Amino acid sequence: MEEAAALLKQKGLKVTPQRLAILNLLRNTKEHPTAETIYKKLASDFPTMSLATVYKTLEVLKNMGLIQELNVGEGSFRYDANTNSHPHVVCISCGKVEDLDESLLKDVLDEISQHTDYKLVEQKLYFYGYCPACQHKLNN
Amino acid sequence: MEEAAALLKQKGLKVTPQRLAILNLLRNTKEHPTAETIYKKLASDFPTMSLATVYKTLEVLKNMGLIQELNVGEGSFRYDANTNSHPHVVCISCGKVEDLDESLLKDVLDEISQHTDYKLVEQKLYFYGYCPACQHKLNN
DNA sequence: GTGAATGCAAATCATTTGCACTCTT
DNA sequence: AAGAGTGCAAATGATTTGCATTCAC
Repeated sequence: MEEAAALLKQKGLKVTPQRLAILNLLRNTKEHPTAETIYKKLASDFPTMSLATVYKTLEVLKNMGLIQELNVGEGSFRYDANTNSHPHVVCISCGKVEDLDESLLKDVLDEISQHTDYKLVEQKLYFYGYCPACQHKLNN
Repeated sequence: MEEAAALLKQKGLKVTPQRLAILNLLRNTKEHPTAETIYKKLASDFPTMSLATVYKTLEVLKNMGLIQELNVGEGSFRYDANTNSHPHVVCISCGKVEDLDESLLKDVLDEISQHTDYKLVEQKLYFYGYCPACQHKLNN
């Protein structure tokens, strides 16, 4: 696991405390937070940081390939420091978003490629259902 | 192909000219238009119709299961009168969005189900690449 | 006639932008 | 010192909401 600071430098980006905080937060969570969520989580450590900075930073990190943007069908984007193309599962009861293993993609992609005349370069796969915890709740 | 009017009635909805126009437009296109696009296309026939009505109507039709909402990762939603869960391909050059065959889903779903403890009920699969026309353009 | 649907304008929400100021390099 | 990055406030764009009017039933 490389240092966030090193990653920023490699990309020729200035290493600011805000960027470090945002990148590290994303690298240490599995929650796929939105810009708003990131902003709130960092508010205590960076009381002067503005939401605009969060958005600008996310934009930069995305363009540099350090994070990816998800759109699960809500009104807003979520962010993921795992930049491998991997499927996601969304719990339609509690809203949680989890990763699925990247390896599941290979076969899918092969099959789709054979059935379209598009030259595919990327994909976003979202599955919706009930997470184990919510399945329990609903059965009571 | 059932009549749009009949579909609305079946769902207990009042049959208004605006609803008919919107539903028919969606049922007769493969373009996956946004609310804005729908509004513009109908502007000549319904000069007094407001964008708010388009949004309200889309909301109702979606809730009744007569159309589905797509989110290809743009800033806005697109709508599709094909309510079967089917994958979509997006051309990253011209922005076109096309349907893929529903049958491609079965295997995908089976495989994913085996690898997650979520109880899946739905999915949204978006593939991104270059459509045949754009492949040509780019090769010149 | 009655309640649901429409149309307008105002409101909201996520995201973006402009610009002066402040840091990293 | 120079330019990139930040923070604020204002702008934008998509979508939603409130409410009076109109229309489908």
